[in-house]
Amino acid sequence: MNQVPSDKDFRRGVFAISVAADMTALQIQNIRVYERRGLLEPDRSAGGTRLYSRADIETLLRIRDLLAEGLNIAGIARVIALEAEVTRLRREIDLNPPTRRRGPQGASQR
DNA sequence: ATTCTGACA
DNA sequence: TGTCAGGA
Repeated sequence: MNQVPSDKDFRRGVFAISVAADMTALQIQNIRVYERRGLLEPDRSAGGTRLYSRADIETLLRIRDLLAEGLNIAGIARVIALEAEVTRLRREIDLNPPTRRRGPQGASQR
């Protein structure tokens, strides 16, 4: 009936850590490490086992690729934060298109 | 068999 | 940053 995934669906934790490791080619232990470093906050079941959402998987893939590019954990945290910010700003612009203004000729725009 | 936390190199 | 020990 409804095959369009809602945003909530996207963020609902469903995958066990072993599945997440499979999907991302990351070690289970390291996935836990990235959480400890603040890059991730997966859901938990009643018993306390981690449940990873589709969004979490995306984040893990981002982490994997950025690590391969030589970034450290702190750098990756910055990238993730900035990407989230870009997404937020783009949505804001999309919802509320700003009026373009032109400053005085040759003047600094800051 | 799987996942958890905490310690440590 | 990543690995290992030990327990539920």
